[in-house]
Amino acid sequence: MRKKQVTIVDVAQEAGVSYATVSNVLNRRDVPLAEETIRRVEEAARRLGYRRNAAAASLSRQRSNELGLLLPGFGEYFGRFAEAMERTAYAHGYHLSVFSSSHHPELEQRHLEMMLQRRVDGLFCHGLALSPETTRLIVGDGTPIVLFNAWDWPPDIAIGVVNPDFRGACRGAVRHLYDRGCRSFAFAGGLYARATGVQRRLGFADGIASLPETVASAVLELDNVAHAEWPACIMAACAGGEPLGFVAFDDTIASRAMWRLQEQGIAVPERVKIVGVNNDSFAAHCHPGLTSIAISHERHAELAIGMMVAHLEGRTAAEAGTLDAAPSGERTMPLELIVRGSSA
Amino acid sequence: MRKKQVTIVDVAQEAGVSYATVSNVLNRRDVPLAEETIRRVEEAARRLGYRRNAAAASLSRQRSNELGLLLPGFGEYFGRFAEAMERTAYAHGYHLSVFSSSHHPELEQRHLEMMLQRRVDGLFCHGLALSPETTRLIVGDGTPIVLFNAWDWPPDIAIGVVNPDFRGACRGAVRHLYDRGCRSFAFAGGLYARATGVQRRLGFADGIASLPETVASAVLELDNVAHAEWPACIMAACAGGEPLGFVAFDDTIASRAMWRLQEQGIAVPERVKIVGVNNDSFAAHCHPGLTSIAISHERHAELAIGMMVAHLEGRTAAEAGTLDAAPSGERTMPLELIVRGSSA
DNA sequence: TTGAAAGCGCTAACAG
DNA sequence: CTGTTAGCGCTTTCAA
Repeated sequence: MRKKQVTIVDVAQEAGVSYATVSNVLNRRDVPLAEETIRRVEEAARRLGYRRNAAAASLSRQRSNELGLLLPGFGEYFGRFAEAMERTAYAHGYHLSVFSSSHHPELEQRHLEMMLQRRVDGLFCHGLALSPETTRLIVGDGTPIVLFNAWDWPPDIAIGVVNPDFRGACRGAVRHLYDRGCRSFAFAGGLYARATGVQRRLGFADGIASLPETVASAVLELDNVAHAEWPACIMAACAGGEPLGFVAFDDTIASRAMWRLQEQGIAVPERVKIVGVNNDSFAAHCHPGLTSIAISHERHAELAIGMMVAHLEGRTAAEAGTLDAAPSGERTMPLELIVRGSSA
Repeated sequence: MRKKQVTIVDVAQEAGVSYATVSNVLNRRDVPLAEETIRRVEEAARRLGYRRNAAAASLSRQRSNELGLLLPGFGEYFGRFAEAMERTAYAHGYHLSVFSSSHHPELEQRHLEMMLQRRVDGLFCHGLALSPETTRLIVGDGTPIVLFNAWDWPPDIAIGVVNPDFRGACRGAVRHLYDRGCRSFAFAGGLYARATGVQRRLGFADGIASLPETVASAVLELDNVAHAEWPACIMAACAGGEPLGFVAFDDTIASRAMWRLQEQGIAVPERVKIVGVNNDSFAAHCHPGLTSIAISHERHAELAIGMMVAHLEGRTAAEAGTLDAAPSGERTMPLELIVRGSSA
C-alpha cells in the first residue's frame, strides 16, 4: 500500500501542539492564533510534506468544495465550454471535475452516480443527459443541479438552466442572408442533437416568417444522404435567380456542404450563401471563411457557475437566517453572428 | 444544509440488522451472507434511496478507486484522448476524473494539488505539465504517475511513459512525399508545444537524412509570421521544378497553409504536397483532403491505463506476496499516415 | 452467518 | 489563544 501518509497528528507532534491547533492553522479560520504557533505549524507541515486528505475533510465538514460537470463529449464546442467552466469555478473558489459520456448512456449514468456518491456540492449537466433512467438517479437527491443546453427538462430537477439562444441567432441568420440578397432558404439539420437542433429549426422558421416578403424555404435532413448528393439536395431548395441562403446545424455540416458545392462548381457566396453554427476554429481558415454563430463560453460559464454559487452561498446564508434562498430560473444567452466570406 | 443523507445505519435499522452487515452486503465481499439477509438489506437500501458516501469509503479503505487525468487543454487531440481514457478506465473498473489546465500554469498546479489531496489511486499527466514547480508538487508523493506525450521528464517521477511515435511518423511522411515526387522539403513548427514539436522536427530531419539522394530542406518558424506571408516563406524552400514537400506541425497549420497557398494560386498538390499531423476531423472535409498522421487514441489509452492498472494490481498482489511489482517503462505507439488529396 | 468495536484523517464546538 | 472531544460514514478485523 501507499507510503503511509503524513497526517495532522504527525504535524502536531512535530510542532509540539495539539492536532486541533494544526487544523486551525491550516484552515486559517476566524480563530485567533499566535504568530509563533502559526509559524511553527507551517514549518512542521512543510518539513514533513504534509498534504491534507480531501476525503477526510469532506467527510467531516459535510461538503466537498467540488463541483461536477457532465458533458456529452469533448468536441470543440463542449471542450471550450469545459475549459471556461474550470476557470470560472476556480475563480469562485471551487474545483471542477469534468466527465464526458462519450455519447455512451451507460458511461453517463455511471459518471452521474459517482458524482452523487462523491457528494459534489453541485452538478452541471447537459440537456441530452436527461433520459428517464438518468433522471431517476438524480431526482430526490439533494444535490443542486444546473442544466445547460436543455430545452425540455423535467420540472423540479434543477435549480436553474442556462441556454444559448440558438433560436434567436438562427432567426437573425435568416435575416442576415435576406439582407445580403437571398430570396430562398434552406436549413440542414442533424438529428443527433435533438433539442439543440429543434431550437435552430424553430429559429430558422421564425426568421422566414418575419421576413418582409414571402419566400421559398426548405428544411433538409442530410443525415442519411451521401455527401456527394448534398449539392443536389441543397440546390433543389433554390428558387429564382437570387442566391440561396443556407443555414446549417453546425460548422461541420456547413463546411462540408460548402466544399461539396464548390466541387460541383456552385459558387459560394455568389450562388449560395452559408451560415454555420459554433464558430469552430476552422471556420476562420477555410475558403471562403465561414460565417458562423459564435457563443461566448466565458459568459455561459459565468452564468452557470454564478447560478450555482448563488444557490450554494444563498443556502448557507439562509441557514444563518441572513438571506432567503437565491432565486434562479432559466436564462438565455445571446449569441453573435460572425460574418465572413461565405455570406459576403 | 443538504437534506440529511441516508447512511448505512439507517439502512441497517430499516432492515433490522447491524450496520456492519449492511456494509458487507453492499460490497459483496467474500463474506458468507444469508440469502434472506441480502434480500432484506437490498430492499431497505432501495426503499430509503441509500447512496454510498464515497468520501467515507475512501477514507476508510485507504483508496479511492479513482484515477485522475491532467490535460493541457480540451482541444481536438486531447479531447479525443480523454474520451478514450474515460472509456478504458471504466472498462478496468476505475473512475476517471479529467482536468484541463487551459494552458494556465496556475490552474494546472491547483488541479494537481487537488488530485493529490483527493488521494487518487493514480495520475495521468501530460509532459508539458512538468515544470519545476509542478514537479516539486509531485515528487515524494506516493501517488503512481503515468506520463504521456512526455519526452523529457525528470527521472523517478513516473512509473511509466507512453508516447506516440511522432518522430517515426514524420520520418515516414518525408519518405511518402519523396515517393510522390517531391525533391525539396519544408517543415513548419509551432513553438507552443515544445517537446512534441521537437519530436516532429527530429523525424523530419531523420526522413531527409534517410532519403536515397541529397535534397534541399528547411525548417520554418511561422509563429510570428503573418498568415499572408506564409506562402512566400514556404515557397522559398522550394528548389527546382519538382513539387515541394511540406510537413506541418499539425493539421491546423497545414490547412491554414494550404488555404493561403491556394489563395495565391499555388496549386496543392501539384506544386506543393502537404502532410499534417493529428488527423483532425476537418482534414477529411477540406479541399483537397488533407493527408495527415493519425493516432489511435484507443490504443494510447489502453496502454496508459494498462500500465497503471498493472502497477496498482501488481502492487497489491506484491503485498500479498503473490507477485513482484509489475515492470513498466517507456512505450512508443506507432502512428498511421492517412493519405488524402493534399499529397496525391 | 452476524455483530461489536476500532479506526481512517479531519472539523468544529466547547472548555479551559 | 490552545486543547479536548465528539463525531462525519464506512470498512474491517475479531468474537460471538
